[in-house]
Amino acid sequence: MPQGEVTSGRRGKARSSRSVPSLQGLTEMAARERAYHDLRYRILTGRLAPGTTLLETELAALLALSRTPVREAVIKLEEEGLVEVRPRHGVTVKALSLQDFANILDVFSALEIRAFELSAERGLSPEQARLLDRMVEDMETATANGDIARWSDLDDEFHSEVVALCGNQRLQTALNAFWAQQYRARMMILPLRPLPEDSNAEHRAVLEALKLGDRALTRERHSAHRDRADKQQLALLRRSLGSSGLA
Amino acid sequence: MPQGEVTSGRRGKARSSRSVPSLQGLTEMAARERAYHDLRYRILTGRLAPGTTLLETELAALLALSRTPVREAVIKLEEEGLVEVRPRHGVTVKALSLQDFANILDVFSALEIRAFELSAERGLSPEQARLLDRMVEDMETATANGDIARWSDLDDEFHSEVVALCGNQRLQTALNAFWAQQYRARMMILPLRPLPEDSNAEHRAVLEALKLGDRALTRERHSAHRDRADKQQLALLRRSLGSSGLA
DNA sequence: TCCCGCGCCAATGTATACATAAGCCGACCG
DNA sequence: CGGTCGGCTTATGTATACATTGGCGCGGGA
Repeated sequence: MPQGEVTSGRRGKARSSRSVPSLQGLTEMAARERAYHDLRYRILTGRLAPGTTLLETELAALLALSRTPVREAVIKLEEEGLVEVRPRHGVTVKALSLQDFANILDVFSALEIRAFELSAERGLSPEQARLLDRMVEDMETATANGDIARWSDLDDEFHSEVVALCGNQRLQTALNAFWAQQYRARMMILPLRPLPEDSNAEHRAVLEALKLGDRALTRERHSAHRDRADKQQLALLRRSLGSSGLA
Repeated sequence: MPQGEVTSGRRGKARSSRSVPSLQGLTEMAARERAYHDLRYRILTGRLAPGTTLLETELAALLALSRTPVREAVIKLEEEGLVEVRPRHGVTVKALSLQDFANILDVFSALEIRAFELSAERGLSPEQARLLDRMVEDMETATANGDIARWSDLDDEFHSEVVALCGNQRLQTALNAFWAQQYRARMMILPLRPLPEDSNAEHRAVLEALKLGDRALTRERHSAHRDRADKQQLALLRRSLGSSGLA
């Protein structure tokens, strides 16, 4: 659970709340934070492959820290479900089975749908509506250009932006934790994805419902979107690996 | 996030997964676990009132431990949203505003509804159906006897039992975390609750849908149940305290 | 050759020591 | 008299030291 960037500004903008990329200020960070972000980054990007097992000592050496902050970081990662700690055997990067991934998507979708509902209920300001409109357009452009990676980023941003409007900080926090877990698998199947024509249409429909402030309609449409998208992702994953753990 | 009791048996029975009461084996437990459970217990039961602030040193003294395991426990409690750590000011038991409570219920309900859906999809075995039937009957008996406390316990068990059938461990874990948070407020308003005639009828309806294995129907009915129950709880809370933090 | 049991080693869990830096109070200056 | 600057105190964050316990391998016996 990554807490808010620096100090106050909880509710505020916090544009790109989902944080994998780049680890900008990796240095000059508190040791525990550094360990947490660094390890999380390595896991999400696959630099620490699932199944990898390291001793606390090794992790500490790897990060040039003592065991104390590393342990604390590991506790957080364990709560997030990214690693498993087996008392005499070190910490292992969890491998996600297809079943695990399905479970994660289930939780993630349930939460995200609720977040969308709440956002609909609160209503969009004109600027928010415009911003989201632009995002949908950008996604369509990316699709037209066949730029799936860019589309995927925008998709993330779109969902994340709507979630940010829901006004429930706890919901956002929970979503972030589960988002991290699905991210790994998402990246795996990226190149396999077909052009997301369906998603684009669904996004438009959902955004329409959001603009109307119609909670029930938003739920219905976003629910449909997630169901289809989740099923598609699972199918791709199943294809891309037998059904074993994934790298 | 309390991990599974001892070792394996993840999927298994795990009857009363929700654990506040009694702290049976408080002694002879690992220090970190002890600290975690002990503090959690004190917070949930109100022995550590919201707003209470203690230094790490004081907590350590309180539990007769060194700071290390206490810190680790505190990290977990912070992730769970039960305490707040302000670097030079100690750890504070979070006070729940009405808004916080509403947020918690929102997340909790979203997750629980999904869990019920999944359970419906998987279907109930005859024994499971019978067990749940008996629980509903017991609740009705408790209502008839005006024993609200017992009813509340059974209600918890009923929900928890259905959730346990959903087959998604991550979902269960997330639910447990949020369950802890709503528990505090639940206990506060217990004496104010009217006899839960509505809930009993709704339970029957939901159970009926579960037995049919009808996912959509289950979602609809349980969703209705949660909406009404949540609104009622919020109303009671609002009545019972202005709108400030709660003890 | 296979199985059982003992003993060593090392990884973790806990305690403690130490450095850092933030808050607070007092004093001094305007 | 009020405000601000500076130093002290102390809570935290990190490192390290220490004890425990469980795993694993080796040896002996069947």
